[in-house]
Amino acid sequence: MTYKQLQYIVTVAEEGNITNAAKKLFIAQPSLTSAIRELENEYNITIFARSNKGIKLTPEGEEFLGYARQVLDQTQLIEERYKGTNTGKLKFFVSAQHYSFAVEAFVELLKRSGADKYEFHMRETQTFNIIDDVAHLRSEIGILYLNKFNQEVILKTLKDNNLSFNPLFRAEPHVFIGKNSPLAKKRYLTLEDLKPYPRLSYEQGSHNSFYFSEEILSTVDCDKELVVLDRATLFNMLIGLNGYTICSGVINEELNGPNIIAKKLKVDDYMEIGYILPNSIHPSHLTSEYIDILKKLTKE
Amino acid sequence: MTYKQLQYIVTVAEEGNITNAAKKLFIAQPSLTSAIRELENEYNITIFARSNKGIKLTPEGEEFLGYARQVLDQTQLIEERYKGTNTGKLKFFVSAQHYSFAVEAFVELLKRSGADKYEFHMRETQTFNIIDDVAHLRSEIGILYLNKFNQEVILKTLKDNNLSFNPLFRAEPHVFIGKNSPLAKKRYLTLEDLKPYPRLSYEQGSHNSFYFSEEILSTVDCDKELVVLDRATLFNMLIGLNGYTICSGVINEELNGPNIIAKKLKVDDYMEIGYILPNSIHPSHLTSEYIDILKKLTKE
DNA sequence: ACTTGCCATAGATTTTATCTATGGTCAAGC
DNA sequence: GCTTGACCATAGATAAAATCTATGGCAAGT
Repeated sequence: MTYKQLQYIVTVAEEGNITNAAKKLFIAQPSLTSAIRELENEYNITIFARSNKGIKLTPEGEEFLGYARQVLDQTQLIEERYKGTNTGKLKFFVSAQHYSFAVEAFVELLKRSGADKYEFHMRETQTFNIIDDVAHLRSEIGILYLNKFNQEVILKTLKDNNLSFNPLFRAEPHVFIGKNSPLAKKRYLTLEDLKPYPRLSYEQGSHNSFYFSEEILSTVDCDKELVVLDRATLFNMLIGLNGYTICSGVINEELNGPNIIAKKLKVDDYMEIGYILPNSIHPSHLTSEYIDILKKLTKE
Repeated sequence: MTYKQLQYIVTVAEEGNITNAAKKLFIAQPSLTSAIRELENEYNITIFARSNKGIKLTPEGEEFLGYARQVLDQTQLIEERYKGTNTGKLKFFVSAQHYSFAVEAFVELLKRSGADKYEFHMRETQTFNIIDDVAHLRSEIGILYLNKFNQEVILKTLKDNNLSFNPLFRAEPHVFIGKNSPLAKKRYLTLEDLKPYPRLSYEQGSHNSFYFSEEILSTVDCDKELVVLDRATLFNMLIGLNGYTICSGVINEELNGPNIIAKKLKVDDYMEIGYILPNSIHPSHLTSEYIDILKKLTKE
């Protein structure tokens, strides 16, 4: 079995026709025929039922194709990861919850790299996708938090996916509010204080378990709920609607603007923010440097 | 990039030496040298640092090897799954919780297949491993239950792993007890009845979240707890120690023996027992037949 | 200095992949 | 019922690759 053979059968299955698939693959039709035949002989299976009207997947072939696609997905990751270096293009991918320090570190990494050709992705996304991205090597590192409520579920999910959690820092729960909010005068806030105001939180897609919420205390009842996907939108609503959001309180004025302020929240909980890595893969140079920057930024 | 190249570098990394690796791979040393060189050139990376004392993985190489191992794991699955059919060996793998009906169906499948060369695996294992086995295609099907307590977590885990849950039947919670147990006289049992007796449950390995427990109500307090891995051991203890275990009540006298009886448990809960399959793969003929047998057996 | 254990290079050789040309089959259209 | 067109299969030639043998160079140990 070769990588090429797998690509070939996937293409043929898509086209439903060897002749066209051969054109698409820029090879001659007999080459494709024999490549498929060889694979079928190797495993003694019939992937395609041939007729003069084209080909059709056999049930056996359908099953085989499932395996083939899995292998190709993995293989394509290598191609994507390393083809770039051919052209000198530097690549780096992070998936993170919406933390300004993660963005800040990302920007500094990019500056430090000094590369003139690069492809960097900052994926501020839903908690589950972070785990999934890192597990499937679409991102080399992920950033998320644990607390006593979600810890068990998240750690289990990480373990299932052969990922490790490495703590960066422990944050006291804070509340982000607009600087003109009536709450802005208080030194600290309680859940009681927040009750009359709209609560903002990040949408978690179809993985809507509250274990995967980006905010702690998401199970506490609340009358006014606003759910968004975008950090800027969230900040707009904080200001415009006197809303609030519960978070780690790691705030950077340059990034968040002067209109957002953080207040301590009096509550018996914590957020353990850290990064996740795949156990199976030695972190790349860029990843290590990103971790260093994260540590530097979060020490402050 | 070819799979051969990946195998080569993994072997070389293991041996730490091109000459020996070449022997192990039954190729000449220069062939191996050039295969590695070619891979390195393709992606413009240096996987091994050469010296006259042998080779050493570079950090870059360590990272690459992580990707390579992931791909090879996947390809080996194909080899394992299909090499067998070459020799006419029939293969089938199930992972399941400890249900006698799953074993019964397995035995019937084997009989029906009529194969004289086969390799069948019945993996009665921990809940997490079932999910993991099916997700990584080590088993083609898994069997487990949902209830209102674990449902959210299990379904999420399944979704994360691109698996589907297909219900077989809904079981009333039952209690398995020895036929000589003092509880055997009652028509049905309550949690109160069970209190004085030892509760038996299956060990769930390091994934000790109670969401993954094989028994419902595992969070209910209990003074006497016995944890085992083996079904026969569990049954021995039911009889010898007047213990009990909460389960689906699907009992087969032939398999469990005449010394174990099931009693209805009065409690507001249910067990939805079903099978899980990978979404990406069309079930094999044997898998479909196994599902048919499961359905037949559980209809009764 | 000589041997030993490595890896690298060169050129020959075998194996594999792919090509062109052609044949066979079925069904639609005249 | 013959022709045509859209397929896939086969054969033999050719180009590309993988692998081989033989040999060279380099550093460490004796």
